Amino acid sequence: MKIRVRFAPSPTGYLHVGGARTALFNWLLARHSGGTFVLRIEDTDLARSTEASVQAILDGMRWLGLSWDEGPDIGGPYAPYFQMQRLDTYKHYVDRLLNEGHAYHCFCSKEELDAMREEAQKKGEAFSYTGRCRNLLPEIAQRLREEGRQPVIRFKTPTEGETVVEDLIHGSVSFQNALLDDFVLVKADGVPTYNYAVVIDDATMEITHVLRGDDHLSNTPKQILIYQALGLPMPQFGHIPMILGQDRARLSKRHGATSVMAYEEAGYLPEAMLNYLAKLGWACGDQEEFTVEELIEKFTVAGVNNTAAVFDQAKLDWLNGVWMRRLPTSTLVERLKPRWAARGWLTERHTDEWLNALVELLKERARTLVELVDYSTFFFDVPIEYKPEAVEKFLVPENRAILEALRDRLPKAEPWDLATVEGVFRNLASELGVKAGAVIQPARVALTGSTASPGMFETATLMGPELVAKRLQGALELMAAKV
RNA sequence: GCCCCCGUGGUCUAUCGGUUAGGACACCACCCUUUCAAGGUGGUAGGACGGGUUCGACUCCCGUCGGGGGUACCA
Repeated sequence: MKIRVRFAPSPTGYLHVGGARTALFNWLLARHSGGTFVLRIEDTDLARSTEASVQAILDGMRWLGLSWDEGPDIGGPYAPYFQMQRLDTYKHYVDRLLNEGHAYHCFCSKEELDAMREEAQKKGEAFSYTGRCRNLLPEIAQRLREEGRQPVIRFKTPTEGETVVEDLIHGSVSFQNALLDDFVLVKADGVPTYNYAVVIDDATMEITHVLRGDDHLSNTPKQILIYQALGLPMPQFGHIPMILGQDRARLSKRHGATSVMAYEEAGYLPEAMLNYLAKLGWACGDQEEFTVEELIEKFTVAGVNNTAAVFDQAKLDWLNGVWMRRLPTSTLVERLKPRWAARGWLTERHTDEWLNALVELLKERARTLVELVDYSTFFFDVPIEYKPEAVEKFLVPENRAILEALRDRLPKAEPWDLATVEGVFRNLASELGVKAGAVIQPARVALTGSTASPGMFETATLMGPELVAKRLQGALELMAAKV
Protein backbone atom coordinates (compact mmCIF):
# COMPACT_ATOMS: atom_id res chain seq x y z
CA MET A 1 0.00 0.00 0.00
CA LYS A 2 1.26 3.41 -0.94
CA ILE A 3 1.95 5.66 2.00
CA ARG A 4 -0.06 8.85 2.26
CA VAL A 5 0.86 11.33 4.96
CA ARG A 6 -0.20 14.87 5.64
CA PHE A 7 0.78 18.03 7.42
CA ALA A 8 -2.30 19.86 8.66
CA PRO A 9 -1.52 23.22 10.21
CA SER A 10 -4.15 25.67 11.35
CA PRO A 11 -3.54 29.09 9.82
CA THR A 12 -3.46 31.06 13.03
CA GLY A 13 0.12 32.27 12.74
CA TYR A 14 3.40 31.65 10.99
CA LEU A 15 5.08 28.27 10.56
CA HIS A 16 6.98 27.69 13.80
CA VAL A 17 9.85 25.31 14.36
CA GLY A 18 7.67 22.67 16.00
CA GLY A 19 5.30 22.61 13.08
CA ALA A 20 8.19 22.63 10.66
CA ARG A 21 9.65 19.53 12.26
CA THR A 22 6.31 17.75 12.16
CA ALA A 23 6.04 18.67 8.49
CA LEU A 24 9.61 17.50 7.92
CA PHE A 25 9.08 14.07 9.48
CA ASN A 26 5.94 13.53 7.44
CA TRP A 27 7.66 14.73 4.31
CA LEU A 28 10.65 12.47 4.94
CA LEU A 29 8.42 9.46 5.46
CA ALA A 30 6.66 10.20 2.17
CA ARG A 31 9.84 10.82 0.21
CA HIS A 32 11.62 7.86 1.78
CA SER A 33 8.86 5.49 0.76
CA GLY A 34 7.83 7.03 -2.52
CA GLY A 35 4.53 8.02 -0.95
CA THR A 36 2.41 11.12 -1.11
CA PHE A 37 2.71 14.21 1.08
CA VAL A 38 -0.51 16.15 1.50
CA LEU A 39 -0.85 19.67 2.84
CA ARG A 40 -4.20 20.41 4.39
CA ILE A 41 -5.28 23.66 6.00
CA GLU A 42 -7.33 23.27 9.17
CA ASP A 43 -9.12 26.57 9.22
CA THR A 44 -12.16 25.75 11.33
CA ASP A 45 -11.18 28.25 13.97
CA LEU A 46 -12.98 31.12 12.27
CA ALA A 47 -11.91 33.69 14.83
CA ARG A 48 -8.20 33.09 14.51
CA SER A 49 -7.63 31.82 10.97
CA THR A 50 -6.27 34.25 8.41
CA GLU A 51 -5.30 34.19 4.75
CA ALA A 52 -2.01 35.84 5.69
CA SER A 53 -1.19 32.89 7.92
CA VAL A 54 -1.88 30.46 5.11
CA GLN A 55 0.62 32.34 2.98
CA ALA A 56 3.13 32.54 5.82
CA ILE A 57 2.94 28.79 6.29
CA LEU A 58 3.34 28.08 2.59
CA ASP A 59 6.33 30.46 2.50
CA GLY A 60 7.97 28.62 5.37
CA MET A 61 7.41 25.25 3.73
CA ARG A 62 8.81 26.50 0.43
CA TRP A 63 11.86 27.99 2.04
CA LEU A 64 12.62 24.67 3.68
CA GLY A 65 11.96 22.87 0.42
CA LEU A 66 9.16 20.73 1.84
CA SER A 67 7.21 20.29 -1.36
CA TRP A 68 3.69 18.91 -1.19
CA ASP A 69 2.04 16.66 -3.74
CA GLU A 70 -1.52 17.71 -2.96
CA GLY A 71 -2.60 20.86 -1.25
CA PRO A 72 -4.28 24.22 -1.25
CA ASP A 73 -2.65 25.90 -4.24
CA ILE A 74 -2.18 22.85 -6.43
CA GLY A 75 -5.27 20.83 -5.66
CA GLY A 76 -5.31 17.08 -6.04
CA PRO A 77 -7.62 14.08 -6.23
CA TYR A 78 -8.97 14.62 -2.74
CA ALA A 79 -9.65 18.35 -3.06
CA PRO A 80 -10.57 20.66 -1.52
CA TYR A 81 -7.71 20.98 0.98
CA PHE A 82 -9.22 23.68 3.16
CA GLN A 83 -11.51 22.32 5.86
CA MET A 84 -13.96 25.18 5.52
CA GLN A 85 -14.55 24.01 1.96
CA ARG A 86 -15.37 20.49 3.12
CA LEU A 87 -18.42 21.24 5.23
CA ASP A 88 -20.67 19.02 3.10
CA THR A 89 -18.49 16.04 3.83
CA TYR A 90 -18.59 16.62 7.56
CA LYS A 91 -22.36 17.07 7.37
CA HIS A 92 -22.73 13.79 5.56
CA TYR A 93 -20.89 11.80 8.19
CA VAL A 94 -22.39 13.54 11.17
CA ASP A 95 -25.85 12.78 9.83
CA ARG A 96 -24.86 9.16 9.78
CA LEU A 97 -23.65 9.34 13.36
CA LEU A 98 -26.90 11.00 14.33
CA ASN A 99 -29.04 8.46 12.52
CA GLU A 100 -27.12 5.52 13.87
CA GLY A 101 -27.35 6.73 17.46
CA HIS A 102 -23.67 7.66 17.90
CA ALA A 103 -24.32 11.36 18.30
CA TYR A 104 -27.01 13.68 19.58
CA HIS A 105 -27.99 17.32 19.73
CA CYS A 106 -27.14 19.15 22.91
CA PHE A 107 -28.87 22.36 23.88
CA CYS A 108 -26.85 23.19 26.95
CA SER A 109 -25.60 26.76 26.72
CA LYS A 110 -22.08 27.87 27.32
CA GLU A 111 -23.24 29.51 30.55
CA GLU A 112 -24.83 26.32 31.81
CA LEU A 113 -21.72 24.37 30.96
CA ASP A 114 -19.51 26.87 32.72
CA ALA A 115 -21.72 26.66 35.79
CA MET A 116 -21.53 22.88 35.82
CA ARG A 117 -17.78 23.04 35.41
CA GLU A 118 -17.45 25.48 38.26
CA GLU A 119 -19.61 23.41 40.54
CA ALA A 120 -17.62 20.28 39.82
CA GLN A 121 -14.44 22.14 40.56
CA LYS A 122 -15.84 23.39 43.86
CA LYS A 123 -16.61 19.86 44.87
CA GLY A 124 -13.13 18.85 43.80
CA GLU A 125 -14.44 16.55 41.14
CA ALA A 126 -13.30 16.15 37.58
CA PHE A 127 -15.76 17.77 35.24
CA SER A 128 -16.86 15.93 32.23
CA TYR A 129 -20.05 16.53 30.38
CA THR A 130 -22.63 14.26 31.92
CA GLY A 131 -24.65 13.70 28.83
CA ARG A 132 -27.62 15.63 30.12
CA CYS A 133 -29.04 15.97 26.62
CA ARG A 134 -28.34 12.39 25.59
CA ASN A 135 -31.87 11.22 25.88
CA LEU A 136 -33.88 14.36 25.36
CA LEU A 137 -37.49 13.70 24.46
CA PRO A 138 -38.18 14.88 20.89
CA GLU A 139 -40.88 17.26 22.17
CA ILE A 140 -38.45 18.96 24.50
CA ALA A 141 -35.80 19.22 21.81
CA GLN A 142 -38.41 20.74 19.54
CA ARG A 143 -39.40 23.28 22.18
CA LEU A 144 -35.79 24.31 22.82
CA ARG A 145 -35.34 24.80 19.11
CA GLU A 146 -38.40 26.99 18.98
CA GLU A 147 -36.94 29.03 21.81
CA GLY A 148 -34.12 29.78 19.41
CA ARG A 149 -31.48 27.57 20.97
CA GLN A 150 -28.82 26.44 18.50
CA PRO A 151 -27.68 22.96 19.47
CA VAL A 152 -24.22 21.50 19.15
CA ILE A 153 -23.77 17.88 18.15
CA ARG A 154 -22.04 15.67 20.66
CA PHE A 155 -20.53 12.25 20.30
CA LYS A 156 -22.08 9.55 22.42
CA THR A 157 -18.94 8.23 24.09
CA PRO A 158 -19.13 4.68 25.47
CA THR A 159 -19.39 4.74 29.25
CA GLU A 160 -17.29 1.68 29.75
CA GLY A 161 -14.44 -0.23 28.24
CA GLU A 162 -11.19 1.21 27.06
CA THR A 163 -9.74 2.56 23.87
CA VAL A 164 -6.21 1.65 22.95
CA VAL A 165 -3.97 3.76 20.76
CA GLU A 166 -1.40 1.64 19.00
CA ASP A 167 1.25 4.28 18.58
CA LEU A 168 4.28 3.90 16.31
CA ILE A 169 6.42 5.82 18.76
CA HIS A 170 4.86 5.20 22.17
CA GLY A 171 3.56 1.68 21.79
CA SER A 172 0.13 0.79 23.21
CA VAL A 173 -1.48 3.53 25.23
CA SER A 174 -4.88 2.86 26.75
CA PHE A 175 -7.58 5.19 27.94
CA GLN A 176 -10.69 4.46 30.00
CA ASN A 177 -13.73 5.43 27.97
CA ALA A 178 -15.54 6.44 31.13
CA LEU A 179 -13.05 9.26 31.54
CA LEU A 180 -13.81 10.65 28.12
CA ASP A 181 -16.82 12.90 27.95
CA ASP A 182 -19.39 13.43 25.23
CA PHE A 183 -17.25 15.86 23.27
CA VAL A 184 -18.58 18.23 20.65
CA LEU A 185 -18.38 17.17 17.01
CA VAL A 186 -20.12 20.13 15.42
CA LYS A 187 -20.37 23.57 16.95
CA ALA A 188 -23.60 25.54 17.10
CA ASP A 189 -22.65 27.44 13.96
CA GLY A 190 -22.36 24.20 12.04
CA VAL A 191 -18.55 24.18 11.89
CA PRO A 192 -16.90 20.92 12.92
CA THR A 193 -14.45 20.75 15.81
CA TYR A 194 -10.87 19.64 15.29
CA ASN A 195 -11.35 16.15 16.68
CA TYR A 196 -14.18 15.46 14.31
CA ALA A 197 -12.94 17.14 11.14
CA VAL A 198 -9.50 15.57 11.39
CA VAL A 199 -10.99 12.08 11.41
CA ILE A 200 -13.23 12.69 8.43
CA ASP A 201 -10.41 14.29 6.46
CA ASP A 202 -7.78 11.71 7.25
CA ALA A 203 -10.22 8.96 6.39
CA THR A 204 -11.60 10.46 3.19
CA MET A 205 -8.16 11.54 2.03
CA GLU A 206 -7.01 7.98 2.68
CA ILE A 207 -4.15 9.02 4.93
CA THR A 208 -2.19 5.97 6.03
CA HIS A 209 0.10 7.47 8.68
CA VAL A 210 -0.61 10.33 11.04
CA LEU A 211 2.60 11.78 12.43
CA ARG A 212 1.82 14.69 14.66
CA GLY A 213 2.80 16.34 17.92
CA ASP A 214 2.66 14.61 21.26
CA ASP A 215 0.03 17.07 22.38
CA HIS A 216 -2.48 15.15 20.32
CA LEU A 217 -1.95 11.79 21.97
CA SER A 218 -4.70 12.48 24.49
CA ASN A 219 -7.10 13.40 21.69
CA THR A 220 -6.48 10.21 19.80
CA PRO A 221 -8.88 7.91 21.70
CA LYS A 222 -11.73 10.27 20.88
CA GLN A 223 -10.79 10.12 17.25
CA ILE A 224 -10.50 6.36 17.30
CA LEU A 225 -14.02 6.15 18.72
CA ILE A 226 -15.30 8.14 15.76
CA TYR A 227 -13.47 5.91 13.28
CA GLN A 228 -15.04 2.90 14.96
CA ALA A 229 -18.55 4.35 15.07
CA LEU A 230 -18.33 5.14 11.38
CA GLY A 231 -16.54 1.94 10.46
CA LEU A 232 -13.81 3.91 8.71
CA PRO A 233 -10.33 2.48 8.20
CA MET A 234 -7.86 3.89 10.69
CA PRO A 235 -4.44 5.30 9.86
CA GLN A 236 -1.40 4.40 11.92
CA PHE A 237 -0.56 7.00 14.54
CA GLY A 238 2.84 8.26 15.59
CA HIS A 239 3.10 11.01 18.18
CA ILE A 240 6.36 12.86 18.04
CA PRO A 241 7.74 14.61 21.13
CA MET A 242 7.39 18.32 21.71
CA ILE A 243 10.11 20.90 21.30
CA LEU A 244 10.76 22.90 24.46
CA GLY A 245 12.51 26.16 25.27
CA GLN A 246 15.64 26.46 27.42
CA ASP A 247 13.47 26.49 30.54
CA ARG A 248 11.79 23.24 29.48
CA ALA A 249 8.50 25.02 28.94
CA ARG A 250 6.73 24.60 25.63
CA LEU A 251 8.52 26.64 22.98
CA SER A 252 6.95 30.07 22.53
CA LYS A 253 7.76 33.64 21.53
CA ARG A 254 9.26 34.14 24.97
CA HIS A 255 12.13 31.91 23.95
CA GLY A 256 13.13 34.08 21.00
CA ALA A 257 12.58 33.28 17.37
CA THR A 258 10.12 30.46 16.79
CA SER A 259 9.06 31.30 13.27
CA VAL A 260 11.11 29.50 10.65
CA MET A 261 11.06 32.60 8.46
CA ALA A 262 12.60 34.57 11.29
CA TYR A 263 15.55 32.20 10.92
CA GLU A 264 15.63 32.87 7.20
CA GLU A 265 15.81 36.60 7.92
CA ALA A 266 18.50 36.05 10.50
CA GLY A 267 20.63 34.44 7.82
CA TYR A 268 20.24 30.75 8.55
CA LEU A 269 20.40 28.27 5.70
CA PRO A 270 17.49 25.94 5.00
CA GLU A 271 19.98 23.09 4.71
CA ALA A 272 21.11 23.70 8.28
CA MET A 273 17.61 24.21 9.60
CA LEU A 274 16.45 20.93 8.07
CA ASN A 275 19.52 19.13 9.39
CA TYR A 276 19.00 20.52 12.88
CA LEU A 277 15.28 19.90 13.01
CA ALA A 278 15.71 16.35 11.78
CA LYS A 279 18.26 15.62 14.49
CA LEU A 280 15.93 16.97 17.14
CA GLY A 281 14.13 13.80 18.09
CA TRP A 282 15.54 11.54 15.46
CA ALA A 283 18.93 9.87 15.34
CA CYS A 284 20.86 7.63 13.03
CA GLY A 285 23.79 6.34 15.03
CA ASP A 286 26.36 9.03 15.68
CA GLN A 287 25.93 10.92 12.43
CA GLU A 288 25.41 14.65 12.89
CA GLU A 289 25.52 16.09 9.40
CA PHE A 290 22.94 15.13 6.83
CA THR A 291 22.10 16.41 3.39
CA VAL A 292 18.42 16.34 2.51
CA GLU A 293 19.12 13.36 0.28
CA GLU A 294 20.68 11.46 3.18
CA LEU A 295 17.75 12.30 5.42
CA ILE A 296 15.35 10.93 2.86
CA GLU A 297 17.43 7.82 2.47
CA LYS A 298 17.90 7.14 6.18
CA PHE A 299 14.72 8.37 7.80
CA THR A 300 12.48 5.84 9.51
CA VAL A 301 9.73 6.35 12.05
CA ALA A 302 11.43 3.75 14.22
CA GLY A 303 14.35 6.13 14.58
CA VAL A 304 12.17 8.82 16.12
CA ASN A 305 12.52 8.96 19.88
CA ASN A 306 9.90 9.76 22.45
CA THR A 307 11.36 12.36 24.74
CA ALA A 308 10.76 16.10 24.55
CA ALA A 309 13.77 18.05 23.29
CA VAL A 310 15.08 21.49 24.15
CA PHE A 311 15.71 23.72 21.15
CA ASP A 312 19.41 24.58 21.29
CA GLN A 313 20.31 27.70 19.38
CA ALA A 314 24.03 27.12 19.90
CA LYS A 315 23.91 23.81 18.10
CA LEU A 316 21.88 25.27 15.27
CA ASP A 317 24.53 27.99 14.97
CA TRP A 318 27.24 25.38 14.73
CA LEU A 319 25.36 23.41 12.10
CA ASN A 320 24.73 26.57 10.14
CA GLY A 321 28.46 27.17 10.17
CA VAL A 322 28.99 23.64 8.92
CA TRP A 323 26.64 24.33 6.02
CA MET A 324 28.20 27.72 5.31
CA ARG A 325 31.44 25.87 4.71
CA ARG A 326 29.82 22.96 2.93
CA LEU A 327 27.75 24.78 0.37
CA PRO A 328 29.46 25.79 -2.89
CA THR A 329 30.75 29.35 -2.69
CA SER A 330 28.77 30.37 -5.76
CA THR A 331 25.55 29.19 -4.08
CA LEU A 332 26.33 31.31 -1.07
CA VAL A 333 27.08 34.29 -3.30
CA GLU A 334 23.69 34.03 -4.97
CA ARG A 335 21.96 33.97 -1.60
CA LEU A 336 24.03 36.87 -0.31
CA LYS A 337 23.57 39.20 -3.27
CA PRO A 338 20.10 40.41 -2.21
CA ARG A 339 21.41 41.15 1.25
CA TRP A 340 24.35 43.20 -0.01
CA ALA A 341 22.08 44.91 -2.51
CA ALA A 342 19.68 45.83 0.28
CA ARG A 343 22.50 47.71 1.92
CA GLY A 344 23.29 49.44 -1.33
CA TRP A 345 26.83 48.16 -1.47
CA LEU A 346 26.97 46.50 -4.87
CA THR A 347 28.61 48.32 -7.78
CA GLU A 348 30.06 47.30 -11.19
CA ARG A 349 33.33 46.64 -9.44
CA HIS A 350 31.76 43.75 -7.54
CA THR A 351 31.79 41.07 -10.18
CA ASP A 352 30.81 37.49 -9.47
CA GLU A 353 34.48 36.65 -9.50
CA TRP A 354 35.20 39.27 -6.84
CA LEU A 355 32.22 38.23 -4.72
CA ASN A 356 33.27 34.60 -4.93
CA ALA A 357 36.73 35.49 -3.72
CA LEU A 358 35.19 37.49 -0.90
CA VAL A 359 32.92 34.66 0.24
CA GLU A 360 35.80 32.24 -0.06
CA LEU A 361 37.59 34.37 2.50
CA LEU A 362 34.65 34.79 4.87
CA LYS A 363 32.54 31.66 4.74
CA GLU A 364 34.48 29.79 7.36
CA ARG A 365 34.46 32.79 9.66
CA ALA A 366 30.73 33.50 9.64
CA ARG A 367 28.05 31.33 11.10
CA THR A 368 25.15 32.98 9.27
CA LEU A 369 24.58 34.92 6.07
CA VAL A 370 23.88 38.04 8.12
CA GLU A 371 27.12 37.60 10.01
CA LEU A 372 28.96 37.23 6.72
CA VAL A 373 27.44 40.41 5.32
CA ASP A 374 28.34 42.28 8.48
CA TYR A 375 31.82 40.85 8.36
CA SER A 376 32.23 41.88 4.74
CA THR A 377 31.63 45.59 5.45
CA PHE A 378 35.25 46.69 5.27
CA PHE A 379 35.72 45.18 1.83
CA PHE A 380 33.28 47.72 0.44
CA ASP A 381 33.91 51.40 0.02
CA VAL A 382 31.67 52.43 2.86
CA PRO A 383 32.46 54.04 6.20
CA ILE A 384 33.73 51.47 8.69
CA GLU A 385 33.79 51.42 12.43
CA TYR A 386 37.19 51.57 14.07
CA LYS A 387 37.08 49.50 17.23
CA PRO A 388 38.41 51.61 20.11
CA GLU A 389 40.54 48.83 21.64
CA ALA A 390 42.10 48.11 18.26
CA VAL A 391 42.83 51.77 17.61
CA GLU A 392 44.27 52.24 21.04
CA LYS A 393 46.57 49.31 20.67
CA PHE A 394 47.79 49.67 17.09
CA LEU A 395 47.10 53.13 15.70
CA VAL A 396 49.81 54.61 17.89
CA PRO A 397 52.71 56.93 17.09
CA GLU A 398 55.22 54.07 17.06
CA ASN A 399 53.39 52.62 14.07
CA ARG A 400 53.13 55.85 12.12
CA ALA A 401 56.17 55.18 9.98
CA ILE A 402 54.93 51.71 9.10
CA LEU A 403 51.54 52.94 8.03
CA GLU A 404 53.02 55.81 6.04
CA ALA A 405 55.35 53.46 4.25
CA LEU A 406 52.47 51.14 3.44
CA ARG A 407 50.37 54.04 2.24
CA ASP A 408 53.14 55.12 -0.11
CA ARG A 409 54.12 51.72 -1.42
CA LEU A 410 51.14 49.40 -1.29
CA PRO A 411 48.88 51.16 -3.82
CA LYS A 412 51.74 51.19 -6.30
CA ALA A 413 52.21 47.43 -6.18
CA GLU A 414 52.40 46.17 -9.70
CA PRO A 415 50.89 43.86 -10.75
CA TRP A 416 48.16 44.00 -8.14
CA ASP A 417 48.09 40.43 -6.97
CA LEU A 418 48.56 38.39 -3.84
CA ALA A 419 52.28 37.74 -4.32
CA THR A 420 53.16 41.38 -4.96
CA VAL A 421 51.07 42.65 -2.08
CA GLU A 422 52.61 40.10 0.26
CA GLY A 423 56.03 41.16 -1.01
CA VAL A 424 55.41 44.78 -0.02
CA PHE A 425 54.57 43.74 3.54
CA ARG A 426 57.45 41.33 3.90
CA ASN A 427 60.02 43.66 2.37
CA LEU A 428 58.97 46.45 4.65
CA ALA A 429 59.24 44.19 7.67
CA SER A 430 62.75 43.03 6.81
CA GLU A 431 63.81 46.58 6.00
CA LEU A 432 62.73 47.64 9.44
CA GLY A 433 64.15 44.52 11.00
CA VAL A 434 60.85 43.50 12.57
CA LYS A 435 58.65 40.46 12.33
CA ALA A 436 55.97 40.47 9.68
CA GLY A 437 53.34 40.60 12.38
CA ALA A 438 54.57 43.98 13.53
CA VAL A 439 53.67 45.38 10.13
CA ILE A 440 50.56 43.31 9.58
CA GLN A 441 48.71 44.10 12.78
CA PRO A 442 48.73 47.90 12.43
CA ALA A 443 47.80 47.48 8.78
CA ARG A 444 44.94 45.20 9.71
CA VAL A 445 43.48 47.78 12.04
CA ALA A 446 43.99 50.54 9.52
CA LEU A 447 42.30 48.61 6.72
CA THR A 448 39.53 46.82 8.60
CA GLY A 449 39.04 48.76 11.81
CA SER A 450 39.54 45.58 13.78
CA THR A 451 42.24 43.26 15.06
CA ALA A 452 40.42 40.30 13.54
CA SER A 453 40.12 39.69 9.83
CA PRO A 454 40.96 37.14 7.15
CA GLY A 455 44.60 36.90 6.09
CA MET A 456 46.04 40.38 5.57
CA PHE A 457 47.50 39.74 2.12
CA GLU A 458 44.28 38.26 0.78
CA THR A 459 42.26 41.01 2.41
CA ALA A 460 44.34 43.87 1.02
CA THR A 461 44.50 42.29 -2.41
CA LEU A 462 40.76 41.90 -2.62
CA MET A 463 40.11 45.42 -1.35
CA GLY A 464 42.03 46.86 -4.27
CA PRO A 465 44.66 49.64 -4.40
CA GLU A 466 42.24 52.58 -4.21
CA LEU A 467 40.42 51.43 -1.08
CA VAL A 468 43.68 50.37 0.53
CA ALA A 469 45.17 53.82 -0.09
CA LYS A 470 42.04 55.50 1.19
CA ARG A 471 41.87 53.48 4.38
CA LEU A 472 45.57 53.88 5.20
CA GLN A 473 45.31 57.60 4.68
CA GLY A 474 42.17 57.67 6.80
CA ALA A 475 43.87 55.79 9.60
CA LEU A 476 46.80 58.17 9.56
CA GLU A 477 44.43 61.11 9.81
CA LEU A 478 42.64 59.39 12.66
CA MET A 479 45.97 59.05 14.46
CA ALA A 480 46.85 62.67 13.84
CA ALA A 481 43.51 63.81 15.17
CA LYS A 482 43.93 61.70 18.25
CA VAL A 483 47.13 63.42 19.32
C1' G B 1 -7.77 17.61 40.91
C1' C B 2 -8.14 13.62 37.19
C1' C B 3 -6.05 11.18 32.72
C1' C B 4 -1.84 10.42 29.38
C1' C B 5 3.37 10.81 27.89
C1' C B 6 8.48 11.36 29.22
C1' G B 7 13.21 11.08 32.60
C1' U B 8 21.49 8.99 30.02
C1' G B 9 26.67 15.06 31.29
C1' G B 10 24.27 22.21 30.80
C1' U B 11 21.87 20.76 25.66
C1' C B 12 20.78 16.98 21.48
C1' U B 13 21.59 11.85 21.57
C1' A B 14 23.86 6.17 20.95
C1' U B 15 22.91 1.82 23.93
C1' C B 16 17.56 -2.18 22.52
C1' G B 17 20.21 -7.35 30.23
C1' G B 18 26.80 -8.18 30.28
C1' U B 19 30.32 -1.55 27.17
C1' U B 20 36.45 1.33 30.85
C1' A B 21 28.40 4.15 29.23
C1' G B 22 29.99 6.12 22.75
C1' G B 23 29.23 10.70 19.65
C1' A B 24 27.85 15.99 18.85
C1' C B 25 27.05 21.19 20.67
C1' A B 26 28.69 24.36 24.52
C1' C B 27 32.86 25.13 27.90
C1' C B 28 38.37 24.75 29.22
C1' A B 29 43.60 23.73 27.75
C1' C B 30 47.18 22.91 24.12
C1' C B 31 48.79 22.64 18.80
C1' C B 32 48.60 25.18 14.04
C1' U B 33 49.01 30.56 13.00
C1' U B 34 50.19 37.67 10.66
C1' U B 35 44.93 38.35 13.93
C1' C B 36 40.13 35.96 13.77
C1' A B 37 38.03 31.74 12.24
C1' A B 38 38.41 26.85 10.45
C1' G B 39 41.15 22.40 11.62
C1' G B 40 43.83 18.93 15.10
C1' U B 41 44.76 16.84 20.15
C1' G B 42 43.30 16.42 25.10
C1' G B 43 40.03 17.63 29.28
C1' U B 44 35.68 18.81 32.84
C1' A B 45 30.82 16.62 33.01
C1' G B 46 25.88 11.68 32.74
C1' G B 47 22.13 6.82 33.74
C1' A B 48 16.52 11.68 38.95
C1' C B 49 15.60 8.86 43.65
C1' G B 50 13.92 4.35 46.34
C1' G B 51 12.44 -0.56 46.04
C1' G B 52 12.15 -5.12 43.45
C1' U B 53 13.16 -9.14 39.17
C1' U B 54 17.91 -11.34 37.59
C1' C B 55 24.15 -14.63 38.10
C1' G B 56 24.12 -9.53 36.14
C1' A B 57 20.58 -3.80 35.32
C1' C B 58 20.95 2.76 32.18
C1' U B 59 18.12 -1.13 29.90
C1' C B 60 12.42 -5.05 32.70
C1' C B 61 8.47 -4.15 36.92
C1' C B 62 6.47 -0.97 41.08
C1' G B 63 6.58 3.54 43.84
C1' U B 64 8.33 8.63 44.64
C1' C B 65 9.93 13.03 42.62
C1' G B 66 10.56 16.14 38.38
C1' G B 67 9.13 17.95 33.42
C1' G B 68 5.55 18.09 29.45
C1' G B 69 0.63 17.38 27.40
C1' G B 70 -4.74 16.77 27.76
C1' U B 71 -9.08 17.77 30.45
C1' A B 72 -12.79 24.08 25.17
C1' C B 73 -18.75 25.11 20.87
C1' C B 74 -8.91 26.15 20.07
C1' A B 75 -6.25 23.23 16.96
